[in-house]
Amino acid sequence: MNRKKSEKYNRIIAAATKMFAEKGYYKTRISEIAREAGIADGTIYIYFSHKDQILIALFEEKMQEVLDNMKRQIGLEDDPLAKIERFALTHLRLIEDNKDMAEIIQVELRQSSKFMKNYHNLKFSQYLDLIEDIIREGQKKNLIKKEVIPSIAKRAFFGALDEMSRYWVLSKSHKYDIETAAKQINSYFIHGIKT
Amino acid sequence: MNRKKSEKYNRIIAAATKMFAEKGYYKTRISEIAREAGIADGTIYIYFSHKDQILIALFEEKMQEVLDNMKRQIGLEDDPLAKIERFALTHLRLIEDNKDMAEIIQVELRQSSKFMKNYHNLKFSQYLDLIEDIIREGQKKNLIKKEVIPSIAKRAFFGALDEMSRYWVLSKSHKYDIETAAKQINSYFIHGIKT
Amino acid sequence: MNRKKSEKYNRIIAAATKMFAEKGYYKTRISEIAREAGIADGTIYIYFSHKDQILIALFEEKMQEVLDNMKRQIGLEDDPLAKIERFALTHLRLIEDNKDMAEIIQVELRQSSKFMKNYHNLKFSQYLDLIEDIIREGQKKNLIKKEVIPSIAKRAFFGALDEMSRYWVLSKSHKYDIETAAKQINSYFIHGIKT
Amino acid sequence: MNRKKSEKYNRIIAAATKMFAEKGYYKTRISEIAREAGIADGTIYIYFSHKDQILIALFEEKMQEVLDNMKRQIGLEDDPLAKIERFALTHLRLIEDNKDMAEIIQVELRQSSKFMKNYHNLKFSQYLDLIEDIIREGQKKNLIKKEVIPSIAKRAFFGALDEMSRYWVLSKSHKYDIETAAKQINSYFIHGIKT
DNA sequence: GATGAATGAGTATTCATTCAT
DNA sequence: CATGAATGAATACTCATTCAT
Repeated sequence: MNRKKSEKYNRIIAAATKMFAEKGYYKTRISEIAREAGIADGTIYIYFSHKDQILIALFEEKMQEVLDNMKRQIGLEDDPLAKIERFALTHLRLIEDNKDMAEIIQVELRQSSKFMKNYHNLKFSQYLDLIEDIIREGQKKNLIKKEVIPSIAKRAFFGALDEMSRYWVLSKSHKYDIETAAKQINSYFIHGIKT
Repeated sequence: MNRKKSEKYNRIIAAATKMFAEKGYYKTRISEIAREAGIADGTIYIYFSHKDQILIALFEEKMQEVLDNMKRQIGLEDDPLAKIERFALTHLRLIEDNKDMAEIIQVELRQSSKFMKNYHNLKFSQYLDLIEDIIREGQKKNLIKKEVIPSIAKRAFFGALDEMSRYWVLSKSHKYDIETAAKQINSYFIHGIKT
Repeated sequence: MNRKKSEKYNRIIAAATKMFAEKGYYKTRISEIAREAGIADGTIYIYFSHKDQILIALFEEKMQEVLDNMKRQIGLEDDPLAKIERFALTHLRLIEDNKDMAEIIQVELRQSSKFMKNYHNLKFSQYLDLIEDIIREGQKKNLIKKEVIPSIAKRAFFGALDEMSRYWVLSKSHKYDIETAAKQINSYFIHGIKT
Repeated sequence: MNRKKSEKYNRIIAAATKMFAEKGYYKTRISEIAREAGIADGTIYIYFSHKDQILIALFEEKMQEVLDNMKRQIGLEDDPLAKIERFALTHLRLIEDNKDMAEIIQVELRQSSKFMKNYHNLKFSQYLDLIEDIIREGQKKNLIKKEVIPSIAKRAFFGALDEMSRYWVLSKSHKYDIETAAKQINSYFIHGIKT
């Protein structure tokens, strides 16, 4: 549907992902992204008007991928509780497979509101809303307690996964694997909300 | 209990807390902190060798308070499950009462590792470990399932609260109050882990 | 013989020579050098990593010229005593023709060791050694007394010329000309050391 | 004749002599001089209005001593040529005994004109003039050639000694001693100018 | 489109000097 | 007299952005 983005554009996004993850947005120099992408500094400004536009584009691109992937995965299940389980596993696997991106979302997304006035992260909201929708569906089917407030539950569940991700991204070695972590979190949460 | 830090030192920390929360660490100018504290730029350097030392001191000071307060609150309960409930409520109330500090912890703490080499946030680990200890205690008393892995559970629980906090800090209006949020999260989590 | 340095590089060296001579290294601002060179402040940092690198480059460039020129001049004479005479005249003429450079060498070279750790002025040593070599040659040919210690004589002779130069550089008007001064110094020194 | 300077004043001069010799005027901090003198920063401003006044006072004090000492030494001889010999030996011995002061005179005196507008170093001129006077006296007594121009000769002779001093101050080890150096320089110069 | 040299606004930090105690 | 905490002007250096080639 989107026409294919130019190759240089993608090279810049890839280089920025690597550098931002490594050094953070502020400590990364435009010239470092250019070097990493194998192009001249000035070339970046043909594709992006300002440094912060690279970060925004990067968010949008990655989040779209993540969102599409998650929708596909959830679509494979019928049972809302199974969907929730799959959400957790898919999310954590994604983190494991995309550490750079995960680190940027963990770190830079959180401060982005400080320097990017009026940037609202729509994609991220949509991602969270996938959980909310599943919970509502579960409540309709009487699989999830009526007392559960979906907008709170989505944040609680996502927060649990997200904190787990932070640990994954920041620590070098881990005592347990992704599957175990996903299973544990699912177990707490599903027992906690199901009827 | 702590010997009183110099009045200027405290004024700088207070001014930095306000400014960092408002504009973020990088966007905040030393001169803005000085103006907010009602002192000259140079005076800051009598108390802090570098800009980043203000942020570090701020973390340490605030986390110590938070940690002390939480220990006091938990100490009021005997039952591990009641301790967990109190943890959640205390944490969220703290966030509500200290939005500036909460925002800094949410935002700046996460990126701090990027620009502060070898700064390890010991206090934060200790805070998380309070949860782990409660869970182990609960398991000993047969109140919490043996299958629960404490180091995963602490992150899941804290993550849930933390994501809730983020929402609290960033949004202007909320559909429900802190007590409701705390009750919901406790309900999910405690049902999820208790025997 | 040297490949041509970039034009901007040369403009910076020329501007720095003028400014350092006029105000001294410490009192000269980077922005003044830039203005004098007709470029932006930042441009200087494309060519030099630090302010002191300009001074070092300036020394090296000038001393190389001076050294090459002196070797050429000395080469024109066969007799060691004639070489010494030509050294004096060439040195003083050089000072007269390059007051700015002379002033920098007089003033800044002397303090350079204070702020430029491990900068050793090799070219300057080589320049002094030209005198030492001539004296040794003169001793071999029995034109100069064996008792003369070349390493002392070179300093005595150079020092005499150098003090003369200082007077030339610092005073506005002079009672006698360069040729007279050179002749006088040669006369004292050559009578003093010849057999 | 001078009323005795206050003890603190002398302590400051002594501390400044040490620090300026070690690090140079510009690199020396007022606070370093104060620490070295064992007093508070502010106290320096009771005795000196500005940093550069310390350097000027230091010059004046030291040069007065040097001048008085040299006059006394020269007064011990009757023969102009013997006076010259004694000048050289006295000067070099002084350097050897007062390395800090020697270094300051070598280095800082030379750049002082850059930052001290209208500071004219009268004492230094008087010191040089001692040589000129001896030469004139020698010419009157027919001991020194009439062709010798005293104002050139004084600079040549002083320059030779001064360059020797620089070597003494800057080098750690020396191949020959002060007496040898003085004897050599005297030998060149006296043979060079005597009738 | 692509380049990379040049720009110059922007800022953390220093340190001589002051002055209330 | 002596202090030393406070001041704030001053400046080297950085780096996002531009634009002539």
